Amino acid sequence: MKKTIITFGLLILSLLILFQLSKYSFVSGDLEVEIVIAIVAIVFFIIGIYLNKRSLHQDRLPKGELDLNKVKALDLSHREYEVLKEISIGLSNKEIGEKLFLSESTIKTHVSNLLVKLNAKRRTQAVQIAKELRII
Amino acid sequence: MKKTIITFGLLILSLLILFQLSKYSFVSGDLEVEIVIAIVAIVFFIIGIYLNKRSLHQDRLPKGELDLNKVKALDLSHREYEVLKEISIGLSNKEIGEKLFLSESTIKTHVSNLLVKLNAKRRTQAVQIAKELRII
DNA sequence: AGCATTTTGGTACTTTAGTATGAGCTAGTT
DNA sequence: AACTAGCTCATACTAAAGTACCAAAATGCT
Repeated sequence: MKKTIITFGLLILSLLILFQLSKYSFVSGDLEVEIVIAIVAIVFFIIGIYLNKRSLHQDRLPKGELDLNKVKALDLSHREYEVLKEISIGLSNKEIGEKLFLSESTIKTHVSNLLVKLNAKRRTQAVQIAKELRII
Repeated sequence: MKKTIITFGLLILSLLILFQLSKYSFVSGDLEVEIVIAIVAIVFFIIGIYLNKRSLHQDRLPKGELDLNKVKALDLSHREYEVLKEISIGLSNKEIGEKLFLSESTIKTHVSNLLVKLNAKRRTQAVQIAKELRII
């Protein structure tokens, strides 16, 4: 939001300066100069779009990316993390067991350890916390 | 995107008219053509960046928006929707009851109805479905 | 006012979730 | 080889979650 405002402010300021300075070409009436300016404008416009698309693309990646370093930081084991992801899609312990070819007991063990490590009381809370941490 | 362009076009047009009208009130100086070109380049560069940021931003917006019309479509009552939101932050029925000054029984009733309407078997699944529907 | 819906809450019950504890197995580390 | 950590599974238990059914207020609408 602040960035948008700043960008907008700078844009208006630039336009102010532009029109202030562009009187030169208006007054001179030099067609060739104006054509050159137009071409430069178009070229840099395209460059602006291109560069911005690249930089924004890089900015956006971390948003969708999972912060797997935090998984390690939380000391979550591979299986625990796996179970966590299944919980987040709404499966029961039994269903998770069937999906991962494990007994329900095993899942319960993983879930229990999971909750401690994530400092959650319930699986629903674990999902919430995990999403805040960008783990899932 | 189209709105942005139109808005922007109008803004530039306004500024054009403004500066055309106030042309004579400005001090005239003789500047090098190169400087004018450079400024034009910078300005359009910024315009390019700004427009592109805007269009990319709009692609991302629907991500955060809640589709409250779907709440009605699902026939979720106000209380049920409220309870759903509390579930999504990981609260137990008891905690939700305390938060909303209701008995646990009432919460259970709401949850039960909720699950039917969302076609979910568990509260975790309800959260998942609700998020897919952009309800919460 | 009358009707439908929502909200609230209860009882009784079944199912799922979660805890505690122990124990065997495997793979990597020292 | 001994050690550590992770994975697996079981039993026994407690705690939540969820279902079914019922019913009295409160609310909203015509």
